[in-house]
Amino acid sequence: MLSERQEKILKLIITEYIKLARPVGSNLICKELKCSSATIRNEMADLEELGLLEKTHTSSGRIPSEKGYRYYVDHLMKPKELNGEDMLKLQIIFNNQQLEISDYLSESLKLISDMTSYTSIVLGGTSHDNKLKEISVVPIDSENLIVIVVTDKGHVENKKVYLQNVSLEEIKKTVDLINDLIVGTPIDEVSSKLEFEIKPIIGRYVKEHEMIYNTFYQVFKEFSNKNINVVGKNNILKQPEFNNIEKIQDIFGKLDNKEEMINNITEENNDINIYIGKENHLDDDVTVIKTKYHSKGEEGTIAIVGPKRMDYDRVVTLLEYIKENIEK
Amino acid sequence: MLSERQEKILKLIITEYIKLARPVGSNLICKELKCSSATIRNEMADLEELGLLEKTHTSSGRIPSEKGYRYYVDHLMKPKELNGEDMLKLQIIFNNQQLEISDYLSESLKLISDMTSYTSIVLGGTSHDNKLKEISVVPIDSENLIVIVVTDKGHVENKKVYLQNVSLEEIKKTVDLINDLIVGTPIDEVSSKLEFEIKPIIGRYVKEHEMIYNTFYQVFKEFSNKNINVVGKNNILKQPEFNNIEKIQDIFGKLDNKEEMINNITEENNDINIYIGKENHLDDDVTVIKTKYHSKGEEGTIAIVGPKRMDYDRVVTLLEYIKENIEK
DNA sequence: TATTAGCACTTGAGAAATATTAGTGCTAAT
DNA sequence: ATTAGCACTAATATTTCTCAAGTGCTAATA
Repeated sequence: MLSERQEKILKLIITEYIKLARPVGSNLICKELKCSSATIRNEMADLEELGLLEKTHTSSGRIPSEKGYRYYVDHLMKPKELNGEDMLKLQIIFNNQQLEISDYLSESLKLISDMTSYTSIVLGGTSHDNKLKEISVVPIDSENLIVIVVTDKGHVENKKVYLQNVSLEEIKKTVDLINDLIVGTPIDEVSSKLEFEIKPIIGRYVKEHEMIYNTFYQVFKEFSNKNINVVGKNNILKQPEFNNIEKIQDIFGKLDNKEEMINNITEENNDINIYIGKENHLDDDVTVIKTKYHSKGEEGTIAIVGPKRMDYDRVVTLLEYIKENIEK
Repeated sequence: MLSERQEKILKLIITEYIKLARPVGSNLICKELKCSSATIRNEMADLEELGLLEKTHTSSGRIPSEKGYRYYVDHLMKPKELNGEDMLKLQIIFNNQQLEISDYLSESLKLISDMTSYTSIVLGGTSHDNKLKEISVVPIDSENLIVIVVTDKGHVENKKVYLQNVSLEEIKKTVDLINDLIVGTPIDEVSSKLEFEIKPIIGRYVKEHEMIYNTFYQVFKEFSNKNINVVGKNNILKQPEFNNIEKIQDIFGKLDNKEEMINNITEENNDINIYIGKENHLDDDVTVIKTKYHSKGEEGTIAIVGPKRMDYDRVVTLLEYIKENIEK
C-alpha cells in the first residue's frame, strides 16, 4: 500500500511526464510538495523498488513504468469534467439529427483524433447482428449484373458478377426465392441456408442453377460483416516516442492489417477499458483505450490508440461522452 | 548534344545511383569505360555544367539532377522486356476470368507496390461516363430507408436516410418517376435534372414532396463519382530518401487528401508519362509515372509514385504491361 | 524516526579537436 | 585528347572535454 505522499509523488511524476515527455527529477516534485529534494529522492527510490517508476539511465530522473501507469489509472486518476471547448465541438456533431450511427462515430472520433493527436478506431457491428433484409439484382448489360444485399441494420454490400448464357428471368426467380425463404437470417448463416434450403429448390425449378447458385454463394461468402475504420493514423508521426522509421513501419503495418486489428481491438466489455503497453495485443509501446457501444441494436467497439504517455483523463472522458451520446 | 561517351557516363551514373542511393564517383565509372578517372572527371564537370548532374558537396561524387533524369528517360532508357518473374505473378491475376476491372487494377497494382516498394494509385472513372441505371429504396424500419443508386458501369452507391412521417408509397412513387424519366442521365447532371424535371412533377403528385425531393437531391449530390485507391503507402517508409518524419508527414498528408490527389493525379494522356520532381504536382522529391486506361468504356488513371531515384525502366514496363492487359 | 544538507559520482548531450576517407579540380606531362 | 599526380575539400567518424541534470549515500538535525 502506498502512503498518501507516495501517491502524490507518483501522480505528479506521471502527469508531468505526460505533459513534457522527459524524465522527471526530484527538484520539480519538491517544488510542489513541501519537503526537500532528498526526501523525494528517497521516496522515488522506494517507488522504483515497487516497480512503479523507472530510470532511463543511472542518473536520470524517473519515468513511469507500465505498472506505474496501471496504478495511476486504477487508483489516482479521478473522473474529470469534459473541457468546455471539447464538449462544444462534439455537441455540434451530435446535435445534427440527420446522421446515422456510423457517421456520428466516425465524425466524432475524427474530431478526437484531431484534438488529441492520437489515432482512433471504429469497429463496426458483428455479423450475427446483421440479418438479411433484401437482395436485389440490377443487370448492367447482357453478361454483367450487380447483386445488392441489404441487411436489417441498413448495411449494404454490392458486387458485380459476370454470368454468361444465363437468362435474367432465371436469376430473378432465384432472387425471389431467396427473398421469400431466407430473409431474416443472420448474415453469417446465410451461406449454409443457401446451400441446404435454396440449392435443392433451384436445382428443380431453375435452369443453369449450378452457375447461379455459385454466384450467390460467392457473394455472401465475401460479405464483410465487420468493418473497421482507422482515423488519424498519421498522428502517430507527431508523437515523440515514435520518431524512428522502423517503429512507424511496424505500427502502421499492424494498423493496416484488418483481420489482426479486428481480432485485437474488438472489445466485449461495456466499461471504458485501458490496455497499457504489453496489456494490449497491438504494440508494447502504445496504450489502447476502448469500449463497446450499443445503439439501436447495433454494436461495435470504439478505441483510441496513443503512446503509453497518453492523456488518460482526457481520453477516458471523451470516450465516455461519445459512448453516452451514441447510446441515446 | 551529348557525345556518345557522355551519354554512357550519364547513364551509368543514373543506373548506379538508382541501385546504391549514394553519389557516384569517377573511379566507379572508369572501371566500366576504358579510360582514366581524370577523363571521367572532366566529362562529369561538363555534364554538371550542362545541368544534368549535381554534387551534394564540393568533393562529393555526382548525383543526377532532375534534368539528368529527364534526359535519361527521354533518350537513354530503352524499352525492356518484362522480367519473367514479374510477368508470371501478374499473369496469375490477369488469367483469372472472374474479376471486374477495378479488381484487376487494384490487385495488379498492389502486386507492383509489393514488388517495387513504391506506392501505386488507381483513380476510377470520371463522372461524365457514369450514367444513372437504376435507383431503388429498401425500407429498414418505419423511419429509415436505404437509397441505392446504380450506374451503367456497375458502380453502386448507397445511403441510409431518415424520413419521418413520410409514407413509403409516396417515396416509391418518386422512385418510379426518377426511374422512368431520368435513367440514362450522366451522374453529374442528375442533380439539375432532378431540380428542373422531377421537382415540378412530384410537387403536383406526391405528398411531402419537399422532404422527399431534398432527400434524393442530397443523395445524388454526395455521389462520389471519382474514386481513388492508394496502395502501398507504407512503402514510402522504406525509401532512404524519405527517412525523416517531417517529410513523411508531408507526403502522407498529400496522399490522404482525396480531392488534391484527384486533381493532381488524373492523367489525360494515353502514353506512359513520367513526371520527375517539380514536374509533378504532388511533391518535389518524388517521381510520378502514370497513364490513362480505357476498358469497356470505363476510364481512369493508374500511377506509381516513388523517389526520383526510381527504377524507371521497370516501372514503365510494368505499367505498359498492366495497361495492355486491362485494355483487352 | 523522518527529514534534510551536502557532496561525490554518473550519464547524456553538446562542442571542439582530430583523423580518415572518398571524392574533387587543376596543372603539367604524355 | 588523355592521364598521372597532387593539393584541396567536406562529410563522417572518433575522441576528448565540458556542462547540466540528476542520482545515492552519509552524517547532521528536528
